[in-house]
Amino acid sequence: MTETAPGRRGPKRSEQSRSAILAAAFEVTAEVGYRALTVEGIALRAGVGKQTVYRWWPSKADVLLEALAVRADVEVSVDDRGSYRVELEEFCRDSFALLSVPGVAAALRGLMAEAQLGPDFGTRFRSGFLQRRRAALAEVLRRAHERGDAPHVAPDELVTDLVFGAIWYRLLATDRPLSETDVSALCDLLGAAPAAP
Amino acid sequence: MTETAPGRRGPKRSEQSRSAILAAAFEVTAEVGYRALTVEGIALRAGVGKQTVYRWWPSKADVLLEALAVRADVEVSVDDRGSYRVELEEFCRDSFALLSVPGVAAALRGLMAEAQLGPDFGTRFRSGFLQRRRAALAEVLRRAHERGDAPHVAPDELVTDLVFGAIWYRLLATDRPLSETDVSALCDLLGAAPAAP
Amino acid sequence: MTETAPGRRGPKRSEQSRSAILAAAFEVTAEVGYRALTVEGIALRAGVGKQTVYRWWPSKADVLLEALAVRADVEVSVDDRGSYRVELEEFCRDSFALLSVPGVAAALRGLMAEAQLGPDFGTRFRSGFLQRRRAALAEVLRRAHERGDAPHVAPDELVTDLVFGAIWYRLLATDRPLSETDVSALCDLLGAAPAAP
Amino acid sequence: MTETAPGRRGPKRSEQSRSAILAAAFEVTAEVGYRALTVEGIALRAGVGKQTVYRWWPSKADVLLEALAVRADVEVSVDDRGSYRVELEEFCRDSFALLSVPGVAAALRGLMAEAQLGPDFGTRFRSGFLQRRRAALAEVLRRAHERGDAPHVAPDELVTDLVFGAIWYRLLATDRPLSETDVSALCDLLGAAPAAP
DNA sequence: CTGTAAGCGAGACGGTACGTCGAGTCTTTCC
DNA sequence: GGAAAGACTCGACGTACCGTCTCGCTTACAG
Repeated sequence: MTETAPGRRGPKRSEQSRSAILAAAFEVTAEVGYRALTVEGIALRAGVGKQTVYRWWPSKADVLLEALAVRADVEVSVDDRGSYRVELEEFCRDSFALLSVPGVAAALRGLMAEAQLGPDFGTRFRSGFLQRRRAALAEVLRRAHERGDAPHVAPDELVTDLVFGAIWYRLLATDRPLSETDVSALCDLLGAAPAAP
Repeated sequence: MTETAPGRRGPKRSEQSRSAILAAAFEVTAEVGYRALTVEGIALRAGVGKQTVYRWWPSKADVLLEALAVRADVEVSVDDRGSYRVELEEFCRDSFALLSVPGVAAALRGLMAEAQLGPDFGTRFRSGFLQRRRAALAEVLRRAHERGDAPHVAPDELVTDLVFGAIWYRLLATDRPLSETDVSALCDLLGAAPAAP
Repeated sequence: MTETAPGRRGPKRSEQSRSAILAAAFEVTAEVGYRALTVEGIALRAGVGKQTVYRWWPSKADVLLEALAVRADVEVSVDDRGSYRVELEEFCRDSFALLSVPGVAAALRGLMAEAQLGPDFGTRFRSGFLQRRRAALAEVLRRAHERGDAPHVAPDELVTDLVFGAIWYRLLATDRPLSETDVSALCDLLGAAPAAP
Repeated sequence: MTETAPGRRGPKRSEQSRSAILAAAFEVTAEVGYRALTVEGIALRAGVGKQTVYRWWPSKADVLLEALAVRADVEVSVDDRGSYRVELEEFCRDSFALLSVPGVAAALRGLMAEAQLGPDFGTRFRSGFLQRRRAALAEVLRRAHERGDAPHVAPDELVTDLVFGAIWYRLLATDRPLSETDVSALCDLLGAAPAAP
């Protein structure tokens, strides 16, 4: 998170502490859930002073957010695949795969909860995580428009909301994760012709 | 929530306390947010002992959930309007209107957050709130199938996920509420022909 | 310390907690010294929540001050013995005996230190402890004047300062406690004729 | 305090840092009291690294002790004045004057408090400060014995305890400083005939 | 019409975690 | 190698709520 200024005196930030903290945060969340995640617990598990956590992150949620970025490659592929349908499906499957990584779903549910409770973290979560993923999907849509194979079933904004809405709603409000079948049906609906006729 | 058993000794449950507690919970949430809602705060504002809250509700979230049902008519109209398109749009607009009631959005965001944190409340929230609303939309879809005017753009289950997903995602992850235009575009997408040709 | 208001609803202050806290405070001080006395340590040793300590006492020093009053009978005898010399010597010996009770010297040194550091506690210590003891000696002097056997070697104020000064200075600034011989010499100096000619 | 070993490599101890640290320690104590005196605060105010303080002094109390010696001339005059009475009174008045220097009383109260809390500093304070002052008074008494004008009201040891006891007790336990009148009465009591017959 | 079993207000209790402060040590860079 | 800057571990601080409990009062049904 916060960076140590480059040309200054004094010791550098300990990379060992940093990664131990991130690992601890992620592991605790995966093992006992976000509710049981405490700054004291993170520090204890990481073998670190509590102050070292507070020095670099404003809250346990920010630690976990960064831990997530380290653990799972949060940036979804947006390589050009030549077709909207293929790219859309790939995007959804990547998101699906991300949620299958052990601990990631628990972490995301905790972070979304925290974002509702703390307005400050909410802003950081939106701009630092949600927005990045929207941008990825927006890139796919932009390319489709260039190519002329966008189906125009709905405004891009709404398509984005529908994709993420489905993913998040399933995660937050149900016990069933989004399945492969669901992904296909969703892609069908969003107007793309099936990839291979 | 819990009912007083009939035919027993002692005074009945105080209706005055009950409604004061519900009102207090809703007001505090509306004014300072769910994070600042505490059982002690509810009791204080309601002029009630803390135990009286715990006697009837297992947690502050359950109080708020009930308060919500009292404040806003949570049950959405599913009257037969003769057309899938009309009923779907009405359902979406009703949901939209509900979220516009001051305090309701804050309460729902808090409850969804709590549902992520506490597995027990999560179950109650899903079955006592989310499921009811899914059932309402399922009824609309059922009637459409009977009538034969369901568009079959996607499995009913997925349609439901998409509708609620869009509503919740907008609520939880963005600052923009779902607009009238969005509702129309959503209904268009979900395959219904425009109401009046 | 603080008293529970007499005619009020709700549970009474737990006498068990109170005495466990006082005992714990005194014991910890006696065993490891005032510096190592912490509110957390008191609470832990007393098997009590930290808040319960803070509810009734403003600081660890106030706990210890009260513990002292419980442990050692802090009020010195000022019974009429018929002679200034006898009463003065008795007063000094009582003070001397008090300091010999295990733990009392350590506690008093800690409290005097705290009184220097915290102005608020300083005031409480002076009025709640030091002043009481000055009053006892003042009573002895008053009686001597009535009787006419006060030696008038110095103003009463100064005599009091000298007696307590000697006691405290020995306690705080040296390792040697005030001995029996010292007490006798002090009484001789302060002008009283020896008790038994 | 600690001296830089002679004939070694590297820069010498910075005299500028040393005096800045001593000045900072004394000023902070005078302004906000000993409790608020911290090593970090001293270093900050002196524009110095924290380690530079720890390199040369074992604790903030030791810094202040040295600062005191620099600020106020702690060594009390024990010049031969030809008479016990004169010298005793001079000694008391010098001590009295010392305590009137702004900040000195606060510093002494803090140091005496610290001496109670930390056994190590206690030893240094006793031998490095209290004992020096006792020695000064002992010199006065020794000369009086040589001269033959010592009043023998009490053993020298006790006389010393009484003088310092009165001074310290007034400082630590009351709000009234020792007055000129008190000094006179004390000297009268300690048996010396008035200076000029 | 009386006893007794709730409901209720108040709030003390044992806990857990919070976020902050300072202690004393260690590390890096500059001079 | 001294000194600035400051990151580090550690331990205690005093606070906020948690959920449970105990008190003394007030109902209102049951015998």
